[in-house]
Order: sequence, then structure tokens, then C-alpha cells
Amino acid sequence: MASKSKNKGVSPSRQEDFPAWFQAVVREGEVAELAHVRGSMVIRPWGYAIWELMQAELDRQIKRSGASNAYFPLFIPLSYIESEAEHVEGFAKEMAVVTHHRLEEDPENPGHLRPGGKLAEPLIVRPTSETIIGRSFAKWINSYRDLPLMVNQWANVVRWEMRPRVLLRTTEFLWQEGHTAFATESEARANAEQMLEVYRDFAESFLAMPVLTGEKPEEERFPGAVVTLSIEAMMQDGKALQAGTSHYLGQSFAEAAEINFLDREGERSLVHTASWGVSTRLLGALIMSHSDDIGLRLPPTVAPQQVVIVPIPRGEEGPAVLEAAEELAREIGGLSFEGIPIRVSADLRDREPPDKRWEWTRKGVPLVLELGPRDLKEGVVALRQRDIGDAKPESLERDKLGSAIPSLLAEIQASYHDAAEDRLEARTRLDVSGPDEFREFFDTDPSDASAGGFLRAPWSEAPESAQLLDEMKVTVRCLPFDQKLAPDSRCVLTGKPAVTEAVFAKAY
RNA sequence: CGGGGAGUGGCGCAGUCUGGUAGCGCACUCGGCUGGGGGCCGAGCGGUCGCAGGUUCAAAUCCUGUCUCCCCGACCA
Repeated sequence: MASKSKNKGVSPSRQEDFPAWFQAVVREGEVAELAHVRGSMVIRPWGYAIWELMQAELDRQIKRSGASNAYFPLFIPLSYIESEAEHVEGFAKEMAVVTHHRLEEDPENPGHLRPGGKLAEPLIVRPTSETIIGRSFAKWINSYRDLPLMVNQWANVVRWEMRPRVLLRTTEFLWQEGHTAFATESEARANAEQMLEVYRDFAESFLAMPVLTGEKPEEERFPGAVVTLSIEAMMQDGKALQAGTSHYLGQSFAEAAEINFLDREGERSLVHTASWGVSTRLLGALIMSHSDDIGLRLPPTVAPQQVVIVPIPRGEEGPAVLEAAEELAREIGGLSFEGIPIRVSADLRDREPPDKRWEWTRKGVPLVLELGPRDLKEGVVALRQRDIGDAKPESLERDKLGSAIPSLLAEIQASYHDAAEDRLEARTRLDVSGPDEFREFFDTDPSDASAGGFLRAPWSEAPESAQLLDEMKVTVRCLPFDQKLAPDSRCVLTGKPAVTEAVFAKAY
């Protein structure tokens, strides 16, 4: 296709239409696609491989924190959910409800089936598992000696969203949910804080995605939580994306499920619980953080293939080139990055070399090596580095690959991280003093991906600011942990005395 | 749930107003020519036009009903 060769990369560009660009990168990068079931997605092998790499690392961190993996039911009896009032209220509008357990011939519509066998009590498909895990906790916890109890599950959950968006907000998604129970409030709070720190570090060092940490304001809290903490990342269009959360749940879930224990004094007490999770949304965050107008860009840590060798088997030397490509893959596979053998393959498929190279470029592979007869003769390979975009390949001597490849991967990892960090800093405004400036900062052309960002300012938490924020479609992302509130500060929105420093942004 | 839009080969679309028995691009297959930045030429495979009913000599096209998906709003990891 002639237009294809001129028009490099995905269409539209980030500048033209950021949401459409995101969809295009996800599609062209073979990460995921919407299924023909409303709001549901198929995570394709390439995207799932990225998720598996995230999972593997997080799973290690979670286990290091003391939690163990377990699995709890997909179906939750309606009565369990009902037992925690705020929780019901928060999730009631997005529940998938199972009311029947059988299909039968529909007498009014021959050849079709209809639900039969009405359930005595409807089951809801878990939107999260606090209530059902609570029942198990109640059984398992009898004494202070049974505490703390920390479990984690990798599972799918369902929230019947009104407006699905692939990878960011789908009806069904995959996640990890940790649930913990402690004898004391301070331990439970500390656990929520500790796990948020795990997420922060994971996002920053593994996903090359620096994040803000803080506490959610009351209106953004998880239904039923006393405290919700989150990590917030900034996407390339300046919007915020909540990339992970942890909650101190107080004793309300313990009360609902009757999770109590005999303490050292022989007194019966309720446990304090916490929960924490990250989801496949991280895939979306990763893409919106690092990808460019050519397509996906993956930090080496989460690249299913870190190096791909594309042979250019021209003429009589063809077979020798293919052989050399395989040999090169073996050689590079013997190297390691961050203590793990480098994930490398030689792409020997029967396709045109430029097609293959573009495919790997689009899919975000950090390093693509091209090997043709000329290189073979000269003892070099042509190297393309994904972080520097669409540049000409660099010729690299073969015997220097051993030292070059790991350090190039490290360089790419760092460059993605630094770019994301620079963006976060450059687009966080600290000097906005009143509502007019505030409005101006957020009143940007939605097609302008370089406008807007985070705004950090004193806040009064006054109810009338909620309405202003609502109008502007701006939310309080968090009350950052590193509070820098000067004494006698005034609220940026209302001019009333400020009680906290807040980070404001438009959000996904 | 309210307001818009759309269902036609694997994907993206035209054709519908003005009925005449289905077409284009990409992908795929085969052959040839090519060959270090998304190849070229030629020949092919592939669709009961979302579903049901109706009007008509004749329906992708008109009518009725129905299902689904997409976009915008209220909700959210």
C-alpha cells in the first residue's frame, strides 16, 4: 500500500486525537481488542505476555510482603454484599447478577433457549472480593495467634460499566487483590501503606512510570474504606490515571462478616482489615506513558521480546544469513539484563524483512537487529533502538554485542523512565493562585495533547469546590503524602482557609 | 436509562435516497519479477448483505418488528 509507506506509524497521531491514537496503538501493537461482547476485551498473546511479566514481578513482591496466594469464588451471594452498607451503595449500580441456573427450550420462541431454574438467592459476579473473603477470614481467625492473615488472589472481576474503553475500563478485567487482617488499626494502616509503596516502586522501576502517591479525598474513596491510598500516573496527554490502590478498611468489613478473635487478654475483638490491588489497566497506563506515533514502546523489563533479529536473506547467501541469525539469537540469549536471561528471538518467518521489522517496531520491541549478507561479511549487525524512534540503523560490530546489548537495554529503560518523569515534573503546576487561573489551566482544547496536566495547590475540602470541579471535569487525584502546605494558605478554588494540599487533574 | 450512529467476504468500507440478484481497498492463496525503510505485476479463494416477517415478477435497497455493536451523557480500577 503506497500510502502506508509514506505514513509511518499509527494514525491518528497523539497530537491529532489522543484517545484514538491509544486505540490504534493497542490494536496495531496486538495488545488487546474489544470482543463482540459488550464492554469485554480479548487480551492478545503479545499483550498477555506483557501482563504475565508484570504479574511475575508483582507476585514476587507480594509474597515478599508476607501474603500468600489463594483463590475465592467468582459468585458471591447477594446477602454477603448486602452486609456492608457503603459497599453496596458503591457497587450496586454495576453488578452482574446471576438469577438462573439452567437453560430450557422457549415455548414461545421455538429453536431458542430461555433461562430456567430460578435461584432462591441471586448470586452476583464479584466486582471485588472483600465480602466473600471476609467469610473465610471469619472461619480461619479465632485467636490473636491467627493474625496477621494476608492473602492475595489473581482473578477476574466484573463491573458493569456504562462506558467501556479497552484496557482502561472494561466490564471484565484481570487483577490482583490482596486482603489482609490484623489485630490492630496501626498494623492494618501500615499494611496499606506498605503495599502502596510496593506498587509505587513497581510502577517506577519496572514500568518506568513515576507516580504520585497520596490519599484519596473522601469522595474518591473505595466504598466502605476508611482510607484509600493510590498511585497516580500522568499520561502523555496530561491526564491522570490511577494505577494502583490500597485501602485501610477499618472494622466495617470485619463487623459485616463477623471476623473476630480472642486477644491476649481473652477479650473478643474485631480485626482491622486492608485490601490492595492493581489491574490490567496497568497495560493501558504503560502504553499511554511510553508509546509514540509509530506505535508501542515497551520498557525492556516488560518486553516479551527484548531483542528480535530480522535476517535479510538475500541471494545465494540466504541460508547462511538465516543460520547466522539463529546463532546470533543463541549468543544474545546467553546474556542477561537485570539478572534475567535476555528474551531474544530470530524472526525466521517467510515474510518480507521490512514487514517483519515494522511489526516488531509497532509492538514495541526495544532492540531490533538486522542481519544481511553484507553485515555477515563485515562482521557487524544493523541496530535499531526503539527509544530513538525512526532513526537510521547503527552498525555495530558483532563481537561488541555482548557488552553493548545489556547496556543498551538499560539505557532504553532509563530513557523511558526519564521522559515520563520529566513530563510529570514539567506539567505539574505549583503556582496557580486562584480559581480563574485554575480554570484556565484546565480549559484546554481536548485535541491538544500537550496542554493541561497536574495542578498542585492548597485546598479547603469545602463542599462548594466539588461543584466547581464537576463543571470543569476536574477531580482531586490525591492529597499527596509529601504535604507542602504553607501556614495560612488559602484554598485555590474557594479562597477559604486550606486544610490540605491537593493534586487536581482530569482523569481516566 | 436518555440522545445520536452503524450492522454488506477475515478487517475497513461503497452500494440503500431512485428495487433488477453484490463491489472496492487491505489481508489471504498461487505464479513471476524483486530485494538493506511498510515491494511490483498477474491470476485466484472468500459474502444466503445482523435476524424475523411483510410488499413485489424481483429486496442489501421499501415497510414492520427485533437483536447487537459504536459514539455522547450519569458511574468507575
